[in-house]
Amino acid sequence: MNYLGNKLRELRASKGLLLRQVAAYIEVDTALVSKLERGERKAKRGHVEALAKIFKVNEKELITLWLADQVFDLVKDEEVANDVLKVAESELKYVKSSAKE
Amino acid sequence: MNYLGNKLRELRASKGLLLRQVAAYIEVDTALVSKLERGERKAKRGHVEALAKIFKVNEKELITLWLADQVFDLVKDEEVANDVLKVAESELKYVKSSAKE
DNA sequence: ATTGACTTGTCAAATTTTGACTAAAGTAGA
DNA sequence: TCTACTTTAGTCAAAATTTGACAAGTCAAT
Repeated sequence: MNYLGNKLRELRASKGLLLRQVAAYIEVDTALVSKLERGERKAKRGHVEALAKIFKVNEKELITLWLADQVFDLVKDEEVANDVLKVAESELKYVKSSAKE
Repeated sequence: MNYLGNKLRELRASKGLLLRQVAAYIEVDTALVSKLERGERKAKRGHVEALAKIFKVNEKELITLWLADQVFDLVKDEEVANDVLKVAESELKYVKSSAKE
């Protein structure tokens, strides 16, 4: 339920960096980075992008996790959660079949 | 991209109701109902519930569309949109396999 | 006890959402 | 056309949510 945060913490560990170093790099408070990693706060897109840079990973990969966590939050307590994803998928297919708009 | 709104308009038409009548029932301004139907404003859960009642349809059905539209909005402009849904699905599976939390 | 890494709590500021209100635009009948 | 009525568009203040710094706290190692 916090795929992005887990990933960020993994990455940071693998580089042997401290919260404070990551925080300095993305120009936020150390406490905020801690919260992002633990999913207590939602990152902004800009944060995710900066983090992808510092960790030298594909930005899309992190953005995907970032969005997935948000989608998850939206439906996690719903019994219709799976149906929701199905319908959303069909909406996506619909627009991508380039029915304009 | 506005499955709920379209559905609401269909339902209203099928019952031969005016915006003003629906609005009175759910106790909001007529203009708001118009906007909900056209997806210009996001309904609140309570609105969706009330609308399910007035139209005598399964509440879950409308809630599903309501949530799906929100998920769609979140990912519609993302190239990773489909991946996002996949990951979200896996997050869902993970929690439902009752790994606690 | 001190130091350093991380976490937690708080809060004001900033941003976003909300929905009524008003006015405009569209529609149909006389 | 005139008129009555439905629907849509624009505006805006109030309400709700988000944001992130700051300060204080915990914890581990020394």
